[in-house]
Parts: sequence; C-alpha cells; structure tokens
Amino acid sequence: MADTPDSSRRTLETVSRACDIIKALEQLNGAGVTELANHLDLSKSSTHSYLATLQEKQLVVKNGNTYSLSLEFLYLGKTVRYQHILFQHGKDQTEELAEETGEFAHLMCEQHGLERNIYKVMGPNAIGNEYHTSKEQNPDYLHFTSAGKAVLAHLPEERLHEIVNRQGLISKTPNTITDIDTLNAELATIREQGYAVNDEEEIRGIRAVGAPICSPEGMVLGAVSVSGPTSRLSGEFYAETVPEKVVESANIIEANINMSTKKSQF
Amino acid sequence: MADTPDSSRRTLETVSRACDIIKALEQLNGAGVTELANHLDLSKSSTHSYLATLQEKQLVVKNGNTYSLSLEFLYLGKTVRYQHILFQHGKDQTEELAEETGEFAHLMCEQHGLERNIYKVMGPNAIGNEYHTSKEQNPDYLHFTSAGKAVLAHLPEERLHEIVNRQGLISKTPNTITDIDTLNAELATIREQGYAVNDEEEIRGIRAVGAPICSPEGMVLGAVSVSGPTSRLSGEFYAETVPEKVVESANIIEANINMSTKKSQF
DNA sequence: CATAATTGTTCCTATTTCGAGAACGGTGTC
DNA sequence: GACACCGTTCTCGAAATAGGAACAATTATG
Repeated sequence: MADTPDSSRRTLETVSRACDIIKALEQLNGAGVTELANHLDLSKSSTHSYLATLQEKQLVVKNGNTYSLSLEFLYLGKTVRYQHILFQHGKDQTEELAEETGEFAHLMCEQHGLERNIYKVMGPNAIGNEYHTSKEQNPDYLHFTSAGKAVLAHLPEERLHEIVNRQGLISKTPNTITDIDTLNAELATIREQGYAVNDEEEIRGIRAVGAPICSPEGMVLGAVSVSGPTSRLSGEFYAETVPEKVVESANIIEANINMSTKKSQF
Repeated sequence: MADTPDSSRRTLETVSRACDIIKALEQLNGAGVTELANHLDLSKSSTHSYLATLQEKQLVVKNGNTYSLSLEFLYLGKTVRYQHILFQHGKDQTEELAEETGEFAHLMCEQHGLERNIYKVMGPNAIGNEYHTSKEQNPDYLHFTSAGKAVLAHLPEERLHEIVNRQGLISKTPNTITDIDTLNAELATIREQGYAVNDEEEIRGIRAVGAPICSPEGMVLGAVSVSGPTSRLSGEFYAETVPEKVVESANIIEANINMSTKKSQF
C-alpha cells in the first residue's frame, strides 16, 4: 500500500497483511475487529476474514469479541529455540557462564540485522527481573551490545554494510558508537582481541563482554555475553577474568557444534 | 482440509496456506523451497512467494537455501504468555505450589478444545527434564488431565459437547475415560468436590490433581494442577494435602484476578 | 424501557492478486 | 566438462480477495 518501492513484487500481500495482523494483535494485546481494522486501515469485512482464518488455524483465539494470539505461539517459540543449533550446544555452557561470573549470561544470534536473544540466564549476583518469565524487550541493534559487536566483527564486510545501512547507528547513550569509521576501528580491535566489550553503550551503568561463536566453516553463528553493573564489572574482573571466561565459553560451544556436525549437511 | 464441514467458508486460503507453511517449517525444523513445496503440494514458485513474504516480515530466516522460523516466534510466545491474565496473576502462586508440594505445578487454559500450558514449574522433588527449556510437547486433550477435567467440569454444557464431539475421547492408558457418560459422572463429582484428579489416565505412573480458576463472572479461565509419580502422590498426601493446596492456589489466583479487575483496568 | 449507537458477521461483485509451468542462473556432482 | 538439482524470476489466465452495504446482536443512553 504505502512503501515497497525498492523490493521486487515477489511477495504476497495477503500473507503480508496476515503478518501485520499478528503483530498488531501482539502489540494491542488482543483487539476487536473494528479496532484492528482502523489500526491497519482495512475494511471490517476483510479484517474479519483474516481473523477467522487465523482462528481456524489456531493461531488466534476469540474471547467474547476480542481476538488475541493463541498460546500456540508459546509452543512455536519454544520449538524454535529448542531447534536452534546454538541453544542445543550452548545452553549448558551459558548456564555455567552465568554461574561462574555471577552475572547475566546471554546467548544470541543475528537475524534480519538485529540481535535476537536465544537464552538468558541469571547468575547468582544478577540484578533485575527474572528475564525468562518477564516481558521480552524488543530486539536490540547490534552496534551497541557486546555480543552484537562480536557478531558484526565477524560478518562478511558486505553484510556488515548492508546491516548498518539498513538499521543505522542509533544512539542510546553518550557512549554509543554512532560513526561508521569508529565502528570499523572497534570491530578491528574486536577481531584482534577475540572479544567485544560494551561500556555503557546501551544502558548507563551496564557493561558487558561478548565473544563470537563460529561454525566449523568459519561463519559467525552468534555470540555469548555477560552483562552486569559497572560497580561489579570493573578492574581486573572486567578487563581479564570475564573476557577469559566468555571467550572460553564461546570456544567450548564451538567445539560442541564441531563435534555434532559429523553428519552430512543435507 | 478435510474436517471442517460445519464452519462457514469465510476464510482466506492464502492465509491458511501461510499458516500451514509456518507449521511445516516448525515440524521439519526448516526446509528448502522444493522440499516444502512437495510436502504441502504446492508449486515451487508459490512456495517461494510465501517464504519470501514471511522472510520480509521477519517471521522466517533464510540460511543458505534453508528457510526456518525466526526467533520472532520466541518473542511473540513470551509476550503472549506475559499478557495472559492467568500468567500475570497466577505465576507466583504456581511457583509457590511447586515449592510447597515439591512436585511439578502447571498453569493452563483451554484453547480450541485442547489444553495449553501457560507455565510449568518444577518443584524440588520433581523428576524429569527441565520443562521450560526442553522441547514442548504437543497440546494435550482435556479429558485425561486433571486440569483439563477441572476446566471441562465448569464449561457451559454446550461447549463441553462441542469439544468432546470435535476431539473425541482418545485413550492413552487403560485408565483414560473414553465414555461420555463416565465423563459426565466424573465431571459432576469434580464440580461437587471442587477439584479433579488424574489417576494414571494420561501416563502410567503419573498422578495429578487440578483445580479450576474462574473469573469474577463465573466463567472458567483455566486451572492449576500438581503432578508427580504415584509413588509420591499417594495416601493422605494425594487424597487430602495436595487437593487442599491446589484448591487454595486456585482460590488465591481467583482473588488476585478479582482484585485487579476492581481497580481501573490498565 | 425504548431508542440509538456499536460491534461482529454475512453477502455480493468487480478487481486484484495469486498460482502454475517454464525458463534462467547458480552450485555441486559425477 | 556435462548433468542434475535447487532457488529464483517471469508471464498470464484463473481464482481469490477487498470493500461496501445490509443484518444481527449486544451495549449504551436518554
């Protein structure tokens, strides 16, 4: 309707609209037909057809006059995670990393140019909410997290530029890298030392250290990271101990993947 | 495809096919265009269009020639759970129930005639895998779980028959109720005593006790249950202690919901 | 208590979109 | 180096969808 000037018309509008409806239902926490129709600039009758179809396919439930996403999404989400190669071979190690450092440990990968968390574990000292049961935040940009930068540093240059061009270098704190040259220099450093740091670049008072996880073929699959308050992530612990442990965890996960990929790729 | 003779045909085939593709991708753990096309009896070009659209909408990722569901589903699933009224007001109580009984505690609701788990907590004595990170099993039928029967017992009669007719009374163990009259008698008992039991009706060696959670208006919203091996769930513990605690938990969750709907809803 | 205003649902037809086969370009294999 | 396979693109006829309007059901309102 409004903006797909560059992309080829090889996509299905009906499917696209269905996706919009799913995302709108999530955002609105359920909605009625009229509300949705107004929100998405569709006719009531069309909106109704979409909802009826999604309901029949059990992706949507209807309570009274309110349509909401069904718990099928919880099931699908858990399956997606369970099937992910990084989860299968990195879950235990991420837990150990959280245990050893006492802080939050994250396992993530890049998807569509954004950071997607696969697994988060709260270490014994970790502050904040219980991540795994709280509201999930939106996906992060890659350039202001440690794990994200670790991934960016090992992406093919072409894809790096594609992502930067598409997502931009949004600023979140005074420390956020917003300049492409600074970023490139930082990524070179990361490649050299084998890990990345996030020094209050996303959230004031929060530091993090992340290391990339690569496939046997050398393609970056994702990263592990540890994050915590600057008060605890400082001095030698921040400069040496945590990086060592994070890099070690990444290496162990790589080894796990390596051992499991004896089978053919197809 | 074959079994919706009653429902009006007010649904969109394109959306329906998109849902099939999502489910196939989950089932196949990712697939190529040709593989998917064969699996769903679609042409390659059509399948490609669907996948391209889902990818553009970030519900699907492409790795090499393999398309898979993206981690957006994990995000959506967590949001759906987080937004669910039973999770918001029943999470803490479910955890407490697991702690007090030492066994698995479940929080569930009915969707599309099936049991959907909202939250599972492993108590200190609970055996088995860590549910919340393991592969999710498929949704259960309602008639052979304690929570499911607790819900069925408080559904409007019309809806009860609708569900039974649609889902049937599948047998999983010799103890499974497979007869409508037996089920009705059982549901009457459940209504009388306020809770339901599952005595090896789903899995041999596993018992469970469930109690319904109703809205202030008297509509059943779901149920909580405790499950464990017959060796531990026996005698007075099974006959009195656990039912008491389960019913108490259900009542507390109802009270939480009640209090939240009194104040301004937002 | 009756009327008005919403909301969800259904119906219908023109119009747009989708579907299928074939062809293209790229990759891996024998 | 030729062949087979896969993903992608193209084009046009065929079929599905979008939207307006009417209907039913529920709720708000005077």
